[in-house]
Amino acid sequence: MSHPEPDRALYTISVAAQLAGVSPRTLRHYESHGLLAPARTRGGTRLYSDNDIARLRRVTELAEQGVNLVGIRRILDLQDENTRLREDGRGDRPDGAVR
DNA sequence: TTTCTTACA
DNA sequence: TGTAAGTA
Repeated sequence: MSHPEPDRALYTISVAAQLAGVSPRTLRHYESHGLLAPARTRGGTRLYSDNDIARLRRVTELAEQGVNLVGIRRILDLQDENTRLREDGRGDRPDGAVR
């Protein structure tokens, strides 16, 4: 009962592109630079999850702010690592100590 | 028709 | 980033 969530929606590249306001070409470009890693069908078609869409939104937002792809990748990796650490369950450090 | 990769401008 | 070729 950890997650009552129904099936997570998946989108094709054209739908994901519309949701993010960019072209499929741009999505493939982002992926080639390690900014995105959508799942694939057996035939190779990309399947974007809600998480991918959320990540994609962070990408477009940073891009609008003038951050280049290398910078965006680093920021996203750091954000995700930070989120991962928080969700690690050991986030209760009484005195705020780290490690 | 859509998507995929590769590639050119 | 847009477009094209040749596939699947």
